[in-house]
Amino acid sequence: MKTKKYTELKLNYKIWFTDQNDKGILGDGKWKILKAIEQTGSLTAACEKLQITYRRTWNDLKAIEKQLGFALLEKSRGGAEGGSTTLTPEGLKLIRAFDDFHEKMDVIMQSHFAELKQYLLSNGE
Amino acid sequence: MKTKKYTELKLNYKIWFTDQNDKGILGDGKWKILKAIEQTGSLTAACEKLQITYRRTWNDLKAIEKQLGFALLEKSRGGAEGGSTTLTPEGLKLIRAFDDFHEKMDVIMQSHFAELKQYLLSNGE
DNA sequence: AATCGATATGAACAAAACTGCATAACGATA
DNA sequence: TATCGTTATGCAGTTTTGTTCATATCGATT
Repeated sequence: MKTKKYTELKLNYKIWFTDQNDKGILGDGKWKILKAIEQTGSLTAACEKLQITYRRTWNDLKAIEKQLGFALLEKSRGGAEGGSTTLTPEGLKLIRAFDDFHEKMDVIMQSHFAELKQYLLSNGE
Repeated sequence: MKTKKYTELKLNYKIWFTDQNDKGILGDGKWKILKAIEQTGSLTAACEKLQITYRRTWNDLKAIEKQLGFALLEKSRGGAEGGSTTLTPEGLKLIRAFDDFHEKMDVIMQSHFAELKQYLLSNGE
């Protein structure tokens, strides 16, 4: 019956920044991309790592910087390596902030979720 | 410059339940629909209130109950009023739980967000 | 049994999101 | 200056998501 179903429930959450008009600026998806770029030093490599298309990623990144109004990425083309993409100090700072936020949220979310589950599984009001 | 942009940032978040395979069950959108149904006592009225199509809403609701395996809604057809939709006790309980969760999250989120903004606006590491 | 307004459902259509592919541009290095 | 792998970008096609509309079904009330 129902109690069985509730025990199988998983909680998910997503956070993102918008401007005052609710236009999306930076969210979990782009955050992951930025992290992958930091780790790999390359847009192409980051896409492979995340299993998403280069095309989409490129569009997303272009959108972020347009919204924010300043660069998060330092791109270079040419050379034996073909080119590279790295984070600017601002970009680094931003993903650090997101990292911290997520860490805190993960803990809090899960503890509250445990409470919520208890409540749902209980019989009383 | 950048600091200006950051001060305009708004934090948004969304929570939702999935099964163990990450298949969506209930999220903010459906939660809002359920609340509107509770308030209006009618699916049609709830859709008008939320400015969403009846068709879509109907599909969404069908999906929830299929996933959960038990009814959240008590529907009736016919009569002078044409029919009505109300929440079952389980449905009521579920949206109460969501309400509580959101209330707690709102507070916590915003306070952490204030910290994050401070950090982003600061000059140091 | 005739009426009425809401639920129920299919199907065609439209819009948005995403993918896949082709191809250009770049420039450090050999 | 020829090469190489990466960034950059357009475009056609597909998939997903949501809308619109038509139409059936229901049944308490009159």
